[in-house]
Amino acid sequence: MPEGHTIHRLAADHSELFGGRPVRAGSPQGKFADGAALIDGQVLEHAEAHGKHLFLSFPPTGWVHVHLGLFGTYTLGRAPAPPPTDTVRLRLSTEAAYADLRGPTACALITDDEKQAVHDRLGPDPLRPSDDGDRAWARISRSRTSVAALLLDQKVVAGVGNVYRAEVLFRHGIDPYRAGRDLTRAEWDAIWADLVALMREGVRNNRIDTVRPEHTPEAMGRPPRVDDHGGEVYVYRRDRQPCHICGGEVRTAELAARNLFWCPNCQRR
DNA sequence: AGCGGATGTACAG
DNA sequence: TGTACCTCCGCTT
Repeated sequence: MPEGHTIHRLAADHSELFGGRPVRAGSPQGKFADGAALIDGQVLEHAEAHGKHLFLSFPPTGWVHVHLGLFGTYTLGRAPAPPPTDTVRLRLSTEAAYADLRGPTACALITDDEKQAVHDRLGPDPLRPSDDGDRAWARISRSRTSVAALLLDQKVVAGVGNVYRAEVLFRHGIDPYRAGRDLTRAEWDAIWADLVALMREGVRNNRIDTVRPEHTPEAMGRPPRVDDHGGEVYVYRRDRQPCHICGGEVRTAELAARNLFWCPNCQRR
């Protein structure tokens, strides 16, 4: 389940496994049968990500646009591919590799113009090398909305999800309910730079790790942590557990229908 | 077997 | 603000 780092990793993996090669395409589940038939046998020229959106180019047909949403998953692997199950929306395969897409919010063939329209409604992405945080700051610095809500707004920053939001605010000691316009420029610049570093590491490791070396269980003399989403984090889904730094209780609350996690003692207004 | 959630978004009103 | 949608997994019975 995906934040932006997952999608950038998928783009890189698609390039490696399928780039420049003709691929077979099919939709066992059926909802993308027409699109799959159109790209079947064509060469995947290029794969790229912007925020949580994945784009696969099959010129001259167009782009396959994928958004995993909350439940979507990809399974990529080397041949032999397992028998496709009836929930696979799209399988791409070659003699050597396969990619199965299940449960996406979006999987559609789109034109160049439609792709551009997606880019146009997304904010800067910490994982796109030419993007920077200035456009985001222009909105944040004028907004009465909480910084927690702004970080999840893909028009403000593209690719941040519920885990990176909680963790980056913790790492910078910022109360999630603070208004965007009450952040300082220096605070935002530090947050942006941290997102770039954390999310690049997320692409590399294909998981989210945010705990600094000096706060790991070993360094703090705590028992090793068992973590059900695969990474080391400070506050995400750790409600009612002790904060790794101050020992106070991590809190949770609902904000815009998403669960927010923070340490009221370490994160200040 | 059946439920409630989950790293997300879009649309209705 | 609420609801619908897509799938899987872990918990409860």
